[in-house]
Amino acid sequence: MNRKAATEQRRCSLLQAARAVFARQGYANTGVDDIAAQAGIAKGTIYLYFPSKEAIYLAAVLEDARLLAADSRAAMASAGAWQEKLGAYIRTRVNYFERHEDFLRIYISEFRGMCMQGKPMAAEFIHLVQEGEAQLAQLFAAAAARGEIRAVDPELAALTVSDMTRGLMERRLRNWGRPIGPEDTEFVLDVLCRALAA
Amino acid sequence: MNRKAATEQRRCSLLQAARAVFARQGYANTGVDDIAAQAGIAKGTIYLYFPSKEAIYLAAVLEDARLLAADSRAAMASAGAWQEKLGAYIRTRVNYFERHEDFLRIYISEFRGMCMQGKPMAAEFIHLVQEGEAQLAQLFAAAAARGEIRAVDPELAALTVSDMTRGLMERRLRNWGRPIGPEDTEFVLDVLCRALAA
DNA sequence: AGCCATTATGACTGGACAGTCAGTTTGATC
DNA sequence: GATCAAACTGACTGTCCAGTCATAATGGCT
Repeated sequence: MNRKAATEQRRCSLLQAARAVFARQGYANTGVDDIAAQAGIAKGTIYLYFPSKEAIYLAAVLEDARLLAADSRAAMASAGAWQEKLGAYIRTRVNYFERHEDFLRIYISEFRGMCMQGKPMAAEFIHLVQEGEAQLAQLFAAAAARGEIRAVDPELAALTVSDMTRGLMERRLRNWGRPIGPEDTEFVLDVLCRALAA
Repeated sequence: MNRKAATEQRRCSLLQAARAVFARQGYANTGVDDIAAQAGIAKGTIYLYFPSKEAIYLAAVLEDARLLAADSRAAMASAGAWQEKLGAYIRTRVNYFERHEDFLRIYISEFRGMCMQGKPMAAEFIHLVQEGEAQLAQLFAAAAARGEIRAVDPELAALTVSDMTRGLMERRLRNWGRPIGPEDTEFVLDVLCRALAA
């Protein structure tokens, strides 16, 4: 009885389609009909899987946000020195977004902003972001305690890393001016290592 | 004959009202009626001053974006050493946004994202952003040429500064966790100075 | 006071779109 | 191949809202 599995599969490809359309057109300019068309099904069918347009959006973003958080966490855990852990964090994120451009578009250009509007929308999403920042803060606190980096406020350092990483992502979307490449990532890492060195 | 001036004044307060509403509710959730109510006039009147909702939005953002760019430019011009110029850039921007919270909300949580969607919308806006980044790049190029900072790609450094500054703004909006204060700004400056030092 | 131009009003229209539901198809099971 | 539930369909409904326009108020001028 792979009924459950088949249903789950359909749900997934529906989310994939939704991501593609939301990334291309944005939330407000996307009709549920558009998602249906992209997924090759009728509008009514969508409502068998999700109760509302907003729920689709949230599910589409959250699925990737969870995977991204898991990836980062794993990469950091399997790295050694603080520089390597930091590098793992940033490179993993850059890499994840390279492999999931639709998610990148939604995440950077709309979703974060929507979370900042009053909307409760995404308690889990906020939690995932904070979790990532907390891991970084812990990394810095530990390294500082061991004297491997100078004494900085670990939270401030974590927020700064988070900002710089997000900046890397944004550059990838606005392709105003120069194309971006691995040297962008390495520059950020270099800046951080120099600024934090004991 | 202060006819022109009076009209301009009305246009301005209309934009002010629009900013307040857009900041509170976002573009999509704001009706032209809402703007009219906030401004204390009827909907039809709005169309005497602007041809469309989108035009209001654009004008509201652009007005502030121009002032911000002018402020930054002036502050950098009147500072001396590269550290001071950099500090002037960042502090001026933080300060401007502190004094124009509605603009901050719109800018950070929606407008940038909308520019990244395909929309032509805001050629001038993009130009203003690039201009700010170009000034930073020029600052770093000059300082590097004088041997005051180490040799870095000036554009990469400028983009990084831009990202970190924007990060400072974002933190002000998402008041998840700690409140933010001047120490956030000073930390960013400290990181940059250490990372760029010759 | 009477006149006209400028400015303002808000009921109205047309289109878009989220969500519904009565009916159709599918495919598993006997 | 008959039966039935689960999956699917798309025309339809009600709501919302940007933009219009016929009408009204304002205020400067003679």
